[in-house]
Amino acid sequence: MVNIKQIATDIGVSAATVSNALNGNGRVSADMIDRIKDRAEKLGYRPSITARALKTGKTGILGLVMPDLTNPLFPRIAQTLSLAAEQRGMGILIGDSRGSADEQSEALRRLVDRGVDGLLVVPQKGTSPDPMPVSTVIINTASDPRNSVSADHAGGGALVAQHISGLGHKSVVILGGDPVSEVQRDRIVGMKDALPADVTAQIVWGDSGIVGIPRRIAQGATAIMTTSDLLALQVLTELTRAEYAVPRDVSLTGFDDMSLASIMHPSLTTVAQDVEQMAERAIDILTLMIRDKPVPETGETISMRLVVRESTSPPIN
Amino acid sequence: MVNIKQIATDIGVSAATVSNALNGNGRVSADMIDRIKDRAEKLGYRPSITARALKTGKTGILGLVMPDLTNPLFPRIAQTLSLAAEQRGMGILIGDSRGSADEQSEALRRLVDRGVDGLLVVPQKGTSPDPMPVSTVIINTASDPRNSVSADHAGGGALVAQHISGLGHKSVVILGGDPVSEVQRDRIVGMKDALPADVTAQIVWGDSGIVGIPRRIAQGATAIMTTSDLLALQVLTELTRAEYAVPRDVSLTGFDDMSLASIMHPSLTTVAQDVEQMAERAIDILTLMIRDKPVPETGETISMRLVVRESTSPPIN
DNA sequence: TGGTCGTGGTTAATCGTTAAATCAGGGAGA
DNA sequence: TCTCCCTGATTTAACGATTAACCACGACCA
Repeated sequence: MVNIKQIATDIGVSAATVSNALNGNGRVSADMIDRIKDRAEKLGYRPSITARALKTGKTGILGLVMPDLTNPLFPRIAQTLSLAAEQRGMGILIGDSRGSADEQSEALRRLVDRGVDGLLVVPQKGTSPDPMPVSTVIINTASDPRNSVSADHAGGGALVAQHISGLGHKSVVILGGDPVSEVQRDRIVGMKDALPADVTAQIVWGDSGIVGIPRRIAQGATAIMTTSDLLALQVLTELTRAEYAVPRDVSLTGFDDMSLASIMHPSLTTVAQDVEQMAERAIDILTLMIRDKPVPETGETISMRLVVRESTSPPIN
Repeated sequence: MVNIKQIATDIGVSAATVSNALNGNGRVSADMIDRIKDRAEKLGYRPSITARALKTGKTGILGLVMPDLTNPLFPRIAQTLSLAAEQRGMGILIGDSRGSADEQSEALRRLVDRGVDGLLVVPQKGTSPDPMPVSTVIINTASDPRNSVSADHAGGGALVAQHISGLGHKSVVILGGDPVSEVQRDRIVGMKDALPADVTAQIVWGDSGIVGIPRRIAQGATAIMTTSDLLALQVLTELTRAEYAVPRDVSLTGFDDMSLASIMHPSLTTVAQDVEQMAERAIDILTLMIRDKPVPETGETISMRLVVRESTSPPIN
C-alpha cells in the first residue's frame, strides 16, 4: 500500500505538505499541489481511512439499525440510505435489532464501539431507543417529533379514505393488523378522521377481523381499507372464498405499495411511501447534527402518495 | 473516552501490560490481570477499534455487496450475515451494486478503500466481479465453483418434482420467469431431470407462459411448477379467473418461500433456501480465507428444503 | 559462586494521517 | 538599513493501540 510518506519523499517534500495539498488545507503553492496530485494519481494512492479516523476522531461511517430486515420496506430504506451515504462519502454499517428491545440496545452499542459518527434507527415497534453518545436520527415512528424523520402515516390514511369516500362508499371497514404498532394506529386515525360524517366506519383488528369481513359485507359494507398490503392480500383470498368479487362487490385498499400490490389480481390500490425522500432527509439531518449545525426543531414528516389501481371502484347500489 | 493509558497510570503499570492483560498476550501475572480487568470494567473501557485497526491492519469489518436490496431474498441474507458476523465480532458494511456491473466494481472499491478485511458478494445477474485485493466469497451463483456458496437450486427443483410426481401427476407444466437467470434455469433443469420418464413436462416462460396455462390444463396438465412464489401467485389469479380451483383441479408450486407463500390462499407449496446456513457457511469460509487457513477446494452448495402446504394434492382423475 | 533460566514486567517503535507551531527568505514600508 | 509581514513549506507531536526487544530479579543447578 502506498502511503503519504512515499509521495512526500518521492517529490522531495514533507508528509505534511502532501496532506495539505491533498486536503486543501494549509499553505501550498498551486504548482506544488498539481505535482503532488499527479504523483498521487500515478501511484494509485488511497488514503488510509483508518489512520485518518484515528487522528480526526471521525470514521465516516454511519450505523443503521433496523428491527427486522425481512420487512420488505426496510431494504428499500437501506438501499436508498446507502446510496445517499455514499454520495456524501460515508459508509453504512448495519445492525439488526432482531425482535427485542435489548438486542436493539446491543446493536446500537456495538455500532458505537466501532466508532460510527452517527446513528440511523428504525426503532422496534413501541420502543424508543435509549440515548447514545453520538448523533442519532429516528426513522419512521410518529411518536417523537425531535430528531426524527417519518412518513406521514396519518396523511396517507387520509388520502386513501378520501379516495374511497370520493368514489361514493358510505359504509367501510377499516382493518388493522396489530394495535401495538403505532404506525398502524396513525394510519387508521388518518383514515377515520378524513371520512365525511355520513360515512360509517368499523375498525377491526387482526385475524379475527379478517374472518369477520364477509359478514360485515353482507351487512352492507362496500369497502375495506387495510393498513398493509399483506393484510389486503389475506382479505382478498377470504373474499374470493366467500365469492365476493373485487372491486365489483367490494373495494379494497392496502398500504406500503409492496411489490405484490402490482402483481396480485386485481392489482391493489395502495399508498406508497417516498422512501427515497425519507432516506435523503434522514441523512441530511444526521450530517447536520454531526457537524454541530442547527437542525430543524421539529421532526420531518414526508408525505405519502396514493397509488390507484384496479381494486377500487364506486359501489354498485 | 477512557483509554488504555488511563487504566495503566491508574493502576501504576505500563500501557503495554494493560494491553497484554486484556488480550491475553505476553506475560502478566494472574492477579495483575484481574486488577486490570476490574479497573477496565469500572471505567467502562472500550478499546478503540480504529487504533487497533491502524496498528494491526485488520478492521474487523466485512463488506457486503448486493445487486438489488429490494429483492426479498437479500434482506434475509443480509440479516443472517449480520448476525453471523456479530457473533464473530465483526461488522458488516453494505454496498449496493444497483443494477450495473460498473457500480458493482465501484461499490467493491469503496469498501476496499474503507479497509474491509473481506468481501461478500452476491453478484449482479450474469457478471462475475473482478478480483479484489482482499479475500472474497461469492454467494448464490451456481456458475463459479471456487470461493462460492450457493443454494442447490437444481436439487430444490428435484425436490419439488419428486413431490409432484410422487402425488401421481403425469402431465405437468414448468413455468420460468426469465431464461436469462441462471438460477431459474438451474431450478428448471433440476425439475425436469427428476421427473420419471412416464411424466410429460412442458416448459414455458414469462407472461405468455402464464396466460397459456388454462389452455394447457384443459389439455390435461394437472400440476404447475414455477420458479418463484411471485409467478405462482400470478398463475393462481389466472387460474381463479379461469375458474380452476387449487389444488382440486390443479396443483401449484412456487420457489423461495417468500412471506406471501404462507399468507396466500391456498397457502403455497414451495421450496425454501436455508439462508441461515448459507450465510453461516459464507462467513465461515471468509474468515478462514482471512486467516490464511485452507478453504474447501470446491464451492459449497446448500441443500434446499421442500415446504409442503395446501396448494398441492394428488390429481383427481 | 557463577551461569542459566523463567517470570513479570518495561521501553520504545510503529501503524498513516493530521494540525498546531515554527521557520526561512524575500519584498515592502518607514 | 532595519523591521514587519506574507508565503510556502517544515518540524513535531499527537491519535490509541500492539508488539518486538529488552531488563531486573530471584531461583535453581552444577
